[in-house]
Amino acid sequence: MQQKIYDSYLAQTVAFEPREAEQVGMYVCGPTVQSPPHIGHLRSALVYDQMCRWFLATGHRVTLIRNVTDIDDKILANAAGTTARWWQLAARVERDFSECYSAIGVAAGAAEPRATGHIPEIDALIGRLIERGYAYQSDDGSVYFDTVAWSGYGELTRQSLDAVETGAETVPGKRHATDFALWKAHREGEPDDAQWQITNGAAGRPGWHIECSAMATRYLGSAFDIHGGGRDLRFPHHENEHAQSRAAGDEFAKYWVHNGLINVGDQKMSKSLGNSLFAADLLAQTDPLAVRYMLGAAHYRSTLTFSLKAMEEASAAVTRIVQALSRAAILLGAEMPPVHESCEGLAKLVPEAFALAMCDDFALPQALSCVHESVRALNTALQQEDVSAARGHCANLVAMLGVLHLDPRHAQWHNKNAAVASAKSHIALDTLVSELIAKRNLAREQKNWAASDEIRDFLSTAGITLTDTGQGTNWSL
RNA sequence: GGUGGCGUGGCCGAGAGGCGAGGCAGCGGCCUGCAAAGCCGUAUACACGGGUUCGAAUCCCGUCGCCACCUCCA
Repeated sequence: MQQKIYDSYLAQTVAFEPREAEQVGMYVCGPTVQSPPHIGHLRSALVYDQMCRWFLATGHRVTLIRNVTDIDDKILANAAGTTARWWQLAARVERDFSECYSAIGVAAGAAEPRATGHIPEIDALIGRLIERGYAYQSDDGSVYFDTVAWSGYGELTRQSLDAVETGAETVPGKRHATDFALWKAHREGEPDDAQWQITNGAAGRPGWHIECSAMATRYLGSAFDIHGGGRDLRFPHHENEHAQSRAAGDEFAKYWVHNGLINVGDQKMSKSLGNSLFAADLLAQTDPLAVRYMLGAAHYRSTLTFSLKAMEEASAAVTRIVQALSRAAILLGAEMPPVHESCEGLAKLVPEAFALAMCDDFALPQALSCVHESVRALNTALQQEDVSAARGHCANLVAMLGVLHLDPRHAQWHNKNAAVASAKSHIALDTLVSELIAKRNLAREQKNWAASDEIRDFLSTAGITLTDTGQGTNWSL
């Protein structure tokens, strides 16, 4: 089955052929750690997590690099006037990001390199660009990329230099308005510890863009497979990254991938609009598994509109999966397929329609429809107490959930600190509720509906739902 | 203005020339003492106007509307 992927550079869906068979090198633009993560950052990380998981499932080895830009105008600005140093702010925000990523089960990268840790690589890259005539030093010791000298400028986003020039800002020292800073000389008022010395320029700090070129090639080589990031990064960030790396003589990314953004209402969610929904706030009040489902349910390239209704629908879908699995566990007992801890090889266990969907540019909505169909088939088998059919559907379902990392039984979705305490209270609660269920069933046998309904209503008030099945009565919170 | 994208049933959301993905909500039924859960059934859907075709939501032309990027953003 041929994997297909939409390449933003060619603006079309193409066959995905990794440079080395069965190996995928993937660089994803991570955050500039200037303020806490919002749900857009979560979605972005999740999208590439899903891709990596499918690559693993189909027998690839994946090297994912997600960078951290930890030096930048905004970081300095946000730290100024607070008690925190700029690097303290960056470190704190970086931890916030990591916590939120792992809360929704986004796997860590093979490396998560920081810009400040790669000044030598940045220095070397700037040196190569100057040497080749595509970069120049200005009077103050800043270094700019020469967008006129490099004829390929604009090719990633299919824009002419003239068009770009319209919005470009003129800065003293730049030869052309479209040129951009590779290196920013230290200026008065900036923290003394926000500067490094480089070979071909004044003491200063890296401009935005250069760190990604330097780090991508540092970890993945001068040519690698996939470069990902949010659609808003296409220009100028990725255009500039692509230009400087190509100009330096690197082949750089073979495929460019861009994920869609999140709207709140009908408006784009963004820092400047101030309508950001922060990840920590959502995660504090919502099941992280449902958050993962919700953010992953739309196709990765489409705009995802966040709403409470969408969140509720995701929760309903997750609940349906949880219930089907727990009923299956009762019927199948020891034959219940275990949680897949790893994605490796799962493509072989998954229904063909699911695999086709994933191979078709990671068509998650269609893949999820396979999940739902599987849940329904499983429920039917359970109702008919058809063990053999249930086993088959359950195996399919669990394999798909393994790929998507949505198996509710996975330890990821259970708070380990609370688990011990909750195990004890669960036993206590089960003892009490079971006693009431027994009383209710006695009343039901005597057709004393008033008494039995009273018990059910009482439990309902306490947030406990009873479900009568052929095998007896279950309870859930 | 340049570049890219979108407009699908009550809502969300796939599909991209020929049996109406899937979800949520609704309606009818099965099951149930009743409910819940589950199952089954259930939709004159593809912005508008032309055209191509045996056949168009899907291709072509035009119109209208919406959005993103071009300034910091995932």
